[in-house]
Amino acid sequence: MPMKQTSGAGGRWSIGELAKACGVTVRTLHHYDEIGLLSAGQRTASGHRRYTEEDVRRLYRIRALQMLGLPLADIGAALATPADDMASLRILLEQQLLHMSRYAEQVQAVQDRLRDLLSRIDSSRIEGAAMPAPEQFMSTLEMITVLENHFTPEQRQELADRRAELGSDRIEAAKARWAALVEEGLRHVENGTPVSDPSIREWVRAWDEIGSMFHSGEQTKAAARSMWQDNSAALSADMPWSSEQLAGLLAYLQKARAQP
Amino acid sequence: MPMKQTSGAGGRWSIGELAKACGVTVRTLHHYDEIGLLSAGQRTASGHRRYTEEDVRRLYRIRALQMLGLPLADIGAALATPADDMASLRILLEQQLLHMSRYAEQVQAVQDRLRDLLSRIDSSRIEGAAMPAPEQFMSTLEMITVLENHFTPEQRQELADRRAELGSDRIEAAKARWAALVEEGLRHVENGTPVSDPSIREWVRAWDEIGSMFHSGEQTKAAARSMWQDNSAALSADMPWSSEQLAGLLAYLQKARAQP
DNA sequence: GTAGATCCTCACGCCGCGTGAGGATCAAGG
DNA sequence: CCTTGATCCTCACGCGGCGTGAGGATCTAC
Repeated sequence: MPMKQTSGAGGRWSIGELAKACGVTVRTLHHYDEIGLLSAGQRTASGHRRYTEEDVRRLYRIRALQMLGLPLADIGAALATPADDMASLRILLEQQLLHMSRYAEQVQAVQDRLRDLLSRIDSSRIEGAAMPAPEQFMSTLEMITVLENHFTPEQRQELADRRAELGSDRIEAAKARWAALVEEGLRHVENGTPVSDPSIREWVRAWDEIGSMFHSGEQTKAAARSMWQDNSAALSADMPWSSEQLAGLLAYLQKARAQP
Repeated sequence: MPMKQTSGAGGRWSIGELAKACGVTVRTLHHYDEIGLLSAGQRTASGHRRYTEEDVRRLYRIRALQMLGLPLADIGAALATPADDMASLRILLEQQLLHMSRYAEQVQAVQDRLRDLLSRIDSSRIEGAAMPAPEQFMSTLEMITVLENHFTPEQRQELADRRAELGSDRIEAAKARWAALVEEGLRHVENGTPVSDPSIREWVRAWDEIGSMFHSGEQTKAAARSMWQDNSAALSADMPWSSEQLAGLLAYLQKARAQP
């Protein structure tokens, strides 16, 4: 059985040796070669890659920067700088830190939502529920999308940490207004009020007004937004409306909004 | 100029209407159709898609589950269940929460590293430095990869929060042992000691022994691991060795490890 | 000389769409 | 009825960072 290692004198490395030593795959090194990020300093007569010590050092730097979350293109650019240009590298890392911070907040928000949903599933199971639980849950799912689309179009992750500051009275007031609006909408749906009807125009205006609360002002804006953001699921959980009804309302709402 | 909205009776939707109303692009709906996640319930004679209310509800559910971080394949599977199967959906969401938690910890670890590096760059700039700063920084980069490869091959994200518990005396002890080993290695490099030399075998054994500290035991394992994890950069910052020397050491180390 | 390991170069696949290309179809105004 | 502009259709390539073969050449050790 043949052994794997020789590479006698000169300190040069085959691609497999380098890969095993550095903890990457051969395919990865091929890829780096393809995109021009790291090519072997030399080749044998038959075309096999021979990596020099300089290549090894470059590979180590590449992997380190990759562990910091930088995309390969940026790594190439960073290692192409005169190497004594600390300032540009510092800027790059700062931008990366910013990116990761933003991303971490988004992940945090999704985690919160998931936890919220799970706790709701459990509690509804315990209660036994006057309404079939799956229906209620599906309604909740649908309402999540609606609320996301209509109330928080921009960056809502900025205010994900403000949730505890909200008074429950304001939440109750919003609940009431929301509930009244939805019930009125459902009545229109049941009665088959045509979309062109003036009362619908008024209803849509009221609906948008609630939304507009979150587009004006400065601090109230943030507070109101996070209120809706954080309690949207809680609000929908209290709704006594069936998924069928909601589907009708959704369709209705879309049509009404699309009208001039 | 023609208007955009008609869709007269029946409550059916063209693809553009649905897209605008739900906040997705037409291409996205095409994609959902391609992968069989959401196809329009009907088509016109000429082949244009007509979405029914049932389709709309399905789309809302899809988007909601997507906001929770689920991949489209899982969403398709989840919505294919009898829809009154809350248990399986609960399991799915729990798994998702687990995934996101693990991922969030990884992101957190990368952020810590980035902050650490940035502070080091700033401090070295202020000090003026006896060694050229870029060289030192590049050494640090290279050492990050080495430490990652040799000391924490498995899941180190589990213990990212234990950092403050470590006594500084143990850190100092580790620093001393580490420094001694590296210096000895550098001496071998300078003297050109052949890799096959018995002393090198002994040196590699000692090197691996430090690594093995982190693969045995139970609590010591976690503590020692996080110690190396969190202080690896700090250790390398104190090293008075040049990048050139390190490159040689790295190459040397790789060869010695690859030897039988 | 031969076996088995390692090397080479294509080239497609993943995921969730973006971004055209090139052509058919729709609704409304003249 | 015809035009006009918006909207619709179906391909099909692109992204990032490789994984995973296919099919063949080359290495090393016995």
